[in-house]
Amino acid sequence: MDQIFQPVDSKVHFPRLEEEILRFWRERNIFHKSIEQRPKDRQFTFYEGPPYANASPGIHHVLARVFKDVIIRFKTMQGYRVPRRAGWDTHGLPAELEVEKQLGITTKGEIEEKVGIAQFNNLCRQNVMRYLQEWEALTERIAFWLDMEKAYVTYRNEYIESCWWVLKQLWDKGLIYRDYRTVPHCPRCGTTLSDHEVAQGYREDTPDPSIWVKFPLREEGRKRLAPIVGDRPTFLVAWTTTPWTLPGNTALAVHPEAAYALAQVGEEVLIVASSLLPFTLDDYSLLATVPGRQLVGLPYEPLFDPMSWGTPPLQFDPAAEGALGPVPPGHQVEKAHTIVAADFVSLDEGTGIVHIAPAFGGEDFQLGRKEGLLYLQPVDPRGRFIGGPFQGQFVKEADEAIMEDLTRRGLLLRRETILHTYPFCWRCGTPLIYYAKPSWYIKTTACKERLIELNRQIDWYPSYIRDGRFGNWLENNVDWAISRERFWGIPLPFWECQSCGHQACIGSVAELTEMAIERQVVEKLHDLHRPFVDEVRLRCPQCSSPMVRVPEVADVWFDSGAMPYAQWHYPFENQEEFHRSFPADFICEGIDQTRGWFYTLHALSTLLWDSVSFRNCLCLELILDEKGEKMSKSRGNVVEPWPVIEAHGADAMRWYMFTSSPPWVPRRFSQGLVAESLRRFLLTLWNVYAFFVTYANLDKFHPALSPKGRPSLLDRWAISLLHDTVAKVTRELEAYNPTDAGRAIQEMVELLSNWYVRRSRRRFWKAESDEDKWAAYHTLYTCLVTLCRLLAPFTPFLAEAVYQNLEARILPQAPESVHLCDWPQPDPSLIDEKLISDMRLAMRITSLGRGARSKAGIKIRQPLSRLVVKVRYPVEKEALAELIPLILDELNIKSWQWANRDDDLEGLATASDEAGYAVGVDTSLTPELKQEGLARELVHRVQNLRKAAGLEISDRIVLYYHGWEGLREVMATYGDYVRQETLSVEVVEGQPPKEAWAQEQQLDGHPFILAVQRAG
RNA sequence: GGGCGAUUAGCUCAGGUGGUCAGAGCGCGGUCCUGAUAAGACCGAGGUCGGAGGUUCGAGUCCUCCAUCGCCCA
Repeated sequence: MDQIFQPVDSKVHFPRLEEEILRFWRERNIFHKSIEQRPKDRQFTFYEGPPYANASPGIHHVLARVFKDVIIRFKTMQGYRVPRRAGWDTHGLPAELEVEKQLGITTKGEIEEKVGIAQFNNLCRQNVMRYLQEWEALTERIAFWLDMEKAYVTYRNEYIESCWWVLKQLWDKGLIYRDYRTVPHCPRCGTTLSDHEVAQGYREDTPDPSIWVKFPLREEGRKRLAPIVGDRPTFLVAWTTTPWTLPGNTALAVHPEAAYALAQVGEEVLIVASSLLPFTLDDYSLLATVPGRQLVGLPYEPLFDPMSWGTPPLQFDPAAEGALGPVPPGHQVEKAHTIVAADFVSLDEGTGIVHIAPAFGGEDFQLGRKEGLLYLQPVDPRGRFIGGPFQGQFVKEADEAIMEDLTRRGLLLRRETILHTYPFCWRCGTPLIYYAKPSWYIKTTACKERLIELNRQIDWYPSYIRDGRFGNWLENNVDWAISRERFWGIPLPFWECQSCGHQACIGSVAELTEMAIERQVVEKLHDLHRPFVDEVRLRCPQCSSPMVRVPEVADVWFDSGAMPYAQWHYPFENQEEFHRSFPADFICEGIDQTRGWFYTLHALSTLLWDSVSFRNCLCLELILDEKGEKMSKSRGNVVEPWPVIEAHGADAMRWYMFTSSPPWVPRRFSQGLVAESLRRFLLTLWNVYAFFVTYANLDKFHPALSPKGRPSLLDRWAISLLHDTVAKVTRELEAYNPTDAGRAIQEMVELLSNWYVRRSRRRFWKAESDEDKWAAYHTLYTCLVTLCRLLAPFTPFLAEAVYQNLEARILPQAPESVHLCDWPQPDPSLIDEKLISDMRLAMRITSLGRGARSKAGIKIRQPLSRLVVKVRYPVEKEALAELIPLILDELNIKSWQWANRDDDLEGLATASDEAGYAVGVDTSLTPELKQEGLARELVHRVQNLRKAAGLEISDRIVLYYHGWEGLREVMATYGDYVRQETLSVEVVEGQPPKEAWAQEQQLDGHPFILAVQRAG
C-alpha cells in the first residue's frame, strides 16, 4: 500500500531510533552543512572549555555538553554561523600524577633521576589523550555537535608558541615579575601544594613541641631600658611550635598598643605581654609595664648564626616594593634582629612576642617586606639544613637538637608538647613546611579596576554570579602565580643571564632562533617542551654571556585562558579567524570555573586587549545522585552516562537535564528520573505523532495537496497556543534559559495531547471527508512540524525522526534535516490570548464536571440530560458561551444552564473548587438516555473485541449479537451510530459463524454473545 | 570567620513587581476514560511554604535574626 507517511509504531525504542538518526547525520554530513549554510558575516562565537581526556567522561561532563549544545543549535537555527571547535586540555598535575602512579614513583627527584624528563613527558603525552576515543564517541552519541576533527590541543607546538606570544605581550607591558612568596611545600615531593591539596591533608591531634625561648637583649638595647632593668641580663620571651624555624629568625614582633611586663626572675629580667605573664612565668617580681611601641627598635642577639653556615643573606628592598635581593657585601640590614611592631601579634596565646622568620611564614614574609627585614633561608627545598651544627638534618628531626642546644645555653625557658591540627602531604604523608620561594607572577592587580569594570559588560546566568562569586573574586584579586616547578606544561619562555642576571622573554620560535647561541639547536627542536627547550641557550644582549631558561612551566590554567588566541596559533596564523571569533558570544561551564577558566580568560583578555573575552556565561552546578548526595567514586554512587543512554536514549537524558531544574541549581540524577521524563514527555509527543500518522495515512492527508478546511474554535486555540509557545521558547532561549523554554514546550505538548487531540478524535474518525476534518489535520500537522523545530535544539533525534517523516520525505523543497531549518517565527496575529485563558476555564469546568459524575458514580459513557455551571463573574459566562459545546461533548451531557442562585445546584451531583467555581449534573435517567448509554457501551465493547481479534483500525466488519432482546431495541434506534463507529458493513442478530471472533458478554445482568468478523 | 545559593506534600519541582498561590508531576489507595497513548481523568490520604520576630489592612512572596545543607573564599 502506498502510504504518504511511514507508519509509526507507538511502541518506539528510542536508543535504536537514535542510532539510525546518527547514521543519517553522518552519511549526509548534516553537522557541517548546518554551519556552512549560514553566512560568514553573521557569526555567533562559542568557546569550548577544554576538558581533560585522561579519564572517562562523567555525567557532569554530559550536563555541560548538552547545555552548550542546546544554545548553539538554537543560534544556528536562528541563522547564525556557529563554528565550534573542540579542545583538549593536556598539561599539568592531573596528567603528571597519573603517570607517576603508573611508574610507581612519588617524588620529583625520581622523575629527574630515574625516569628522565624526556621520557616522563613522553608518557604524559601518550597518557593524557588515552580516553579521547571515548570522549569523541560520547560527544557524538549525545548529539553534542562539535568539530572534533579540528580540535585544538594544548600540547601542540603551535599552541605553545601562541602562549609564548601572550606572555611576551605581558612581559613587554611590565606585567610579569618574579618574587618570593611563602607557600605550603612538601619537602619530600619537592613541590608546592595547592590550597586544595593542603586542605585534603590536615591531621588532627598532631604532637609538636611547644617552647618558650629567651632572646637576649643586646647591650645597647638593655641600656635604653636601664632605668628599669639596671644591669641585669634582659630577655625577650617568644613562643613557638616550630623550633627548626629559629635559625631563620630575623626579628621579633610586638603589638604596638599592648602592655608588656618587665619581670624579674632570679637575676634576669624577662619581657612578656602583661596579659600573658601569668601563663608564662610562675615566680617573678614585676618591675614595670611598658607599651609595645616603646620596645620597637631594640636590638637583640640572634640565637643562631646561619650566615656562618653558608646561608646567603637576603634583604627585602623597600626601594623596590619590598623585592627580595642579596645584601650587598659589607652592608648591614638596619632592622636585622630588632623588635618591630605588628598588628597581627596575638595576645590570646604565646607571650605577645612573636618570633619572625620570613623564610617560613606568610605573615612573617609580609612583615619582612613591609619592614625591609633581613631574610635567611637555612633550609633547602628538601627540608634539610644546608650547614652548621644541624647540617643535613630534616627540619622536624632537627627540632630536638635545637632544643637541646638552647637548653645547654640556658635560653629555653620552658618546653612542652601540644596536640594541634597540622597539614601533611596528601600523597606521601610528609609534614608540610611553609617555605618562601620564588615564583613568577602576572601583575593582574595592575588592572584590577578594569577587570571589575569589564565584568559589568558580561551577562552571567544566573545574574548574581556577576557581583557575587565572580565579582567578589575580582575584588580580592591578587597577582597570578603562573609558574610551577614541574615538567609537563608549557615551558615559561623566560631566559636569565648567568653572569649579569639580565632576564628576557621570548615571544616566538623565530625570536628564539634569532637569539640562540647555536641556531642549529633551535632548528632541530621538534618539541617545545622540556627538556628540549632547556637546551637552548641565548646570548645575553647586555653582556653577551649565555642565558639559560628558567626551570618552571606555566600554570595549566594559563593554557586554557589563552585558548582564544592559541587555538588559532595567533598571531602567527589565522589573524582573520581570530578577530572574527573574539570575544566569544557564549561560554558555558561549571560554576567552579569562576576561579579557573572564567577568570583566566577574563584576566588575559583584559590585560592584552582591555576587552572581555566572553559576553554571555552560563554557569552549571553540581550533579548529585538520587539522594541528593555528591557523586564520588569512593561513595560508589557515580551514575555513568552510557547505561542511561542505552536504556532510555540521549534525548531522554537531555530532556531531563534541561527541564528538571535550572542549570545553576544542583540537580539530582538517576536512571529512574530520566525514565520518568521519557514517559511523561517524549512518549506523549510520540503518541500524538503516531496518532496523526495513523489517521493521516487512512485519509490520505498530504500537507501540500489537501484542502485547508475551515478551522474550528479548537483549531484556532491550538494555533494560538502554538504561536504563544514559539514566542515563549524563543524568548527564554534568548535569555539562555533552556529550562523554562523546555517546560513551555512540555506544557504545549500536554495540552495538545490531553485536550486538542482528545477533543478532536472524532473529527479524525469521521468516515466522510469534510472541511472540518481537513482543518483538524492541518492544525495538528502544523503543531507537530513547528514543535519539531522548537525541539530540535533540545531533543535533536526525536525532532529529526518526526521531521523526516512529516516533511523531508514528502515535501521536495524541505531542507534535508530539521537541523538545517530556520527557527520558527511567532505570528502575534494568530495568538488569541483571551481564547487561551477562556479555554483554560473550560478545562477547569470540565474537570469539575468529571468530578461531579465521578461522585455520583455515573460513567462518562452514560449520557446525562443537564449540566449546571456556576462561574464567578458575568464576563466568564460570555467567555464560556462559545466553549460550552466542547464541555458538553467531553462530559457527554445534552443541555446546560447557568447557576444564578445557590439553590440552582440543589438536588444535583455537584463539585466545586476553592476558587468558587461549581458545577452540578442532573443524574436522572430517562429510558432514552439509558438506551443511548447502552449504545455507547456496546460500541465500546465492539471496539475492544476488534482489538482483541487483531483487526486493523480501518478493517470493515460484520457484527453479530445474540441472546438479549434489549439489544435489538438499541440497534433499532442507534444502529446507524453503532455501524458507523465500529465500521460494520452489516449487523446480524443471531449465532455468529465459527470463523467470527466471539465473546460472551454481560450488560445490566443480561448475558449475550458478541462477535466480529472481517468483512470480505 | 566572610560571601553566595538553597530550604514549599514521602520524592522531583512551579509559584513576575506581596492580595483565591497553597500548586503540578511521580509514588500510594479507590474509581473512571480510551480503536493514538508504555498514556490520560476524577476522588482520597499527605504541607503551620526550615524556625522566630518585624513591615503591612494583607507575606512562601519584603526586612532582620537564627537553624540546616551545598559551594566559594580566608
